[in-house]
Amino acid sequence: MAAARQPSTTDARERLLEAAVASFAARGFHGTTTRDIAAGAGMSPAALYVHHRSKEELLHQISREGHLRTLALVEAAVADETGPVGQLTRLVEEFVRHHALTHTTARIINYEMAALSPEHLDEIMDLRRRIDAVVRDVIERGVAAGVLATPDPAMTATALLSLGIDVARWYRDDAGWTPEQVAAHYRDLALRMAGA
Amino acid sequence: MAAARQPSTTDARERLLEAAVASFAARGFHGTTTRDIAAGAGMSPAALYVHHRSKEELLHQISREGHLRTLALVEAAVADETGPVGQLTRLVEEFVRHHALTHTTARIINYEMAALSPEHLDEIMDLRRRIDAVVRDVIERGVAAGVLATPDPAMTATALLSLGIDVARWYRDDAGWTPEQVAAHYRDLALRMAGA
DNA sequence: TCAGAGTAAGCAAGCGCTTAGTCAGAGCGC
DNA sequence: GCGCTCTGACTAAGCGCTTGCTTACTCTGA
Repeated sequence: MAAARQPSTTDARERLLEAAVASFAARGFHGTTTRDIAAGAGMSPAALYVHHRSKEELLHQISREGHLRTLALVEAAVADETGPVGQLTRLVEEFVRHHALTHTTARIINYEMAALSPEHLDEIMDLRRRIDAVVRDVIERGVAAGVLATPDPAMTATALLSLGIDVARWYRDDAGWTPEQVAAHYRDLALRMAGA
Repeated sequence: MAAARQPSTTDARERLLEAAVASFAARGFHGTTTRDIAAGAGMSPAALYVHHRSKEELLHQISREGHLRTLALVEAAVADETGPVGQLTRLVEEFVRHHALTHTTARIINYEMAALSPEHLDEIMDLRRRIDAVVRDVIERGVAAGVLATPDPAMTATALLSLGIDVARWYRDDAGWTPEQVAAHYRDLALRMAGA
């Protein structure tokens, strides 16, 4: 209702993006053809270029939006809680649930980075460094305050992020575990790892 | 000296495999051309087909040998130690060191599985299930014996394997941590996670 | 003499992307 | 309301190139 300029146009653009997500996740960026994406959106091969500049630009957009959402998620977890233990608890729980829920997109974001152009990769790497920094900061503050205990906060932060990211690799919707179950278990594992 | 049938032949075959590992790890299976591999081995494009049936067969061989080595590694860790805590300690330490040391190969093994033919994928999935089973068994025996404590041994086993596998994604030779440092830290994290 | 490692040349198919166009609908004078 | 114009979503066809792999051959050493 509000300000939907051209409903059909926006829709086609979005459908192409969704088809790209499905194909990239299933076959990888290089294993996906522009014809796959167009067919997935129910359009001719040329339609892709009406709405997007190139196949790589589709990947960049998926990657950029995904990383921005993850950065917002970890920043919100830190902002909404007080104290490193509460922040770590909330952060890991939401990070893991998010990676289980959006495992299709998360797989592209984390495993197709090498297919980005050098400029786009730079931008994405910067977002990743900011996500890393938030997590490392929580651990370091917790250790400094004596409420967390680990001999190497930087490596523990790497391990915590790693654990969450890898959920995107192995999680299946029909695997028997819900995103909430994995998130709750991983939250407990994280607190043990960080010496809470 | 011993029984090296045709030294130069074996050498060319091996060089092609090594070039395939380097290319697959850097650009992915679909991002790698047979010309990349042949050039990496210092040979003409057609030489690849003197020693290997297809590009996919190269991937299968790399994947198969890698998985067999990992299975042997986890089985040896269990065989060489007595008691679940000792076995878990040894298993995680060697699993993680192995993934850091051979991160190039490990990256292919864990992230290019979708490019395998259905038959080859079946074979690899069977090896992976056997590796999973060894780890899950250690945790379950530990919990049953009261020397480990975790509410969901299967999910904890998944998390432990996941943590080790993901080392292949983020580890760099020039990252400032040696494989031994990562292995030692991850071993301590694993013992905390499993409630030792 | 001949087996087998290696190559130059190239084939059919598939690739990312472009071109030149069709067509439905919004806007506008009358 | 009616015809006309114009815009922009969409496509049929296809271009130039690259792909995995093959063929027909040479060369080397036992």
